[in-house]
Amino acid sequence: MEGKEISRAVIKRLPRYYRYLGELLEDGVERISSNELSEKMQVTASQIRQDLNNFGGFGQQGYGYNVQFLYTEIATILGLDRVHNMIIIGAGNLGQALANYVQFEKRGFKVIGLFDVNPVLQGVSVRGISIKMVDELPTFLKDNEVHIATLTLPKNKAPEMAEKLVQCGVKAIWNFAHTDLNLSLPEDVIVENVHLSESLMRLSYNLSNYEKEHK
Amino acid sequence: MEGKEISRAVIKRLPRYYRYLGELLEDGVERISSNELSEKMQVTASQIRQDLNNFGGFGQQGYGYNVQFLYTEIATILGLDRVHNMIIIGAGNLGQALANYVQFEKRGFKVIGLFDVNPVLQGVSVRGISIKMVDELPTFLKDNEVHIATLTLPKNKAPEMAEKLVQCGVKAIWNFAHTDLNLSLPEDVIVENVHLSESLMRLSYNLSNYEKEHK
DNA sequence: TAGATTGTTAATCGATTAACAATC
DNA sequence: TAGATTGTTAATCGATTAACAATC
Repeated sequence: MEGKEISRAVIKRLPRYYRYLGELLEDGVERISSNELSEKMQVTASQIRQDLNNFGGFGQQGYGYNVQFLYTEIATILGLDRVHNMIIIGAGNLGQALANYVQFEKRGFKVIGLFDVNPVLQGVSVRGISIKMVDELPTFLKDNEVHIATLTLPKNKAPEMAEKLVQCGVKAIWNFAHTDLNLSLPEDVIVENVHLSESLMRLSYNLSNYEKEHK
Repeated sequence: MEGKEISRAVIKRLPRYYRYLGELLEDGVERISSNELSEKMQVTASQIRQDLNNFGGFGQQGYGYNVQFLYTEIATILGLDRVHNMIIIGAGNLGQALANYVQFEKRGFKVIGLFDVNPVLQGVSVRGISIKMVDELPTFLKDNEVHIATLTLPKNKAPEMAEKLVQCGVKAIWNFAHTDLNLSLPEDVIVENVHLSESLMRLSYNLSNYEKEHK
């Protein structure tokens, strides 16, 4: 049941297309050519056409792309056409920040649970969800359909927690801990690692490099 | 004063090497071959050697790499051998989460200011730093050397703020707003965009795709 | 010295860009 | 129909991997 296997580079760009199309939609733009879009996004028109054609012929010769149509199509490709139930494990600053982020819910990512080990946090409510203790997790996972587990906990606790979650049937993990969970979990578990400190180090590299090059 | 221009792909991998070397160091490992490291990190040994050789010959034939030495060298390359003064603009959940993140300070990223427009937050203290109002920014930037400005504010306010910061001499921006600031700013301003929602969408894509392939 | 492993060159692979025929 | 712009094939470019001589 395999498709042609879309390259990672293409998938990485998809959400960006989606964002720009959303903005165009807000601005009431009805259609756009790969050329116009390429100027806005600072990528080549060729790349846009190639990327989109991995998924189908969404455009029309002599016309371009219908913004609304393309927007909806990409949403479907990205799986944004349905609700993803999400839990967050680690209700510290970052966990709460993510739980509070309204925009996610607009895209179909619905936070249905918040967990921590710190008893002080027990029962504390964030956006109407009261923080539960981690030992309630197995029961919770049995009673609720959870599509995505977000890990915002210390690096040393993340691998063990991830394993536990996978044992309870969780199939996708959004990982903010500074460790590569994908290497320790079964291959069929989807892991998206967000390593903020690595992002900051890249910034630091570019900054140092810039300064070096300018005496 | 240009070097050979290191490719973006290499720079992207550098912080990950750094992280693994740090772990090896903690485990008391003294030396490692590209082959051993490649197994740990799940990349090819060839790539490791190629990557490192962009910056110099850090290894020794017949021996491998000295972990401590390589760790320190990469730190220098990444610019982690000095202190970066950082301010955070937008003291909401995410801004506070970043301000509270101790690990950053260990790597030399020192939060020296926290700003917001919301008067309710004025004077509230986060890790010993009291939140200031955004209109105090110009003065603050005159009185303090700020290397990095972190933007954790709504997308619609980010471009204007970024421009203002650049006018006040800020050279590097760590941007969490859902917009590509690099496209609207002078080329020599360093921008590192962190688009969390795009990361989540990639996860969603992989999840949907996985489910599709398994009937 | 023999063995191990790097640094580096050459070969391969994949991704991006260019070009253009197809077609709205 | 003529003009515009896609979809797609072919050419180019860059990044990854393989191979091996240099050397510790």
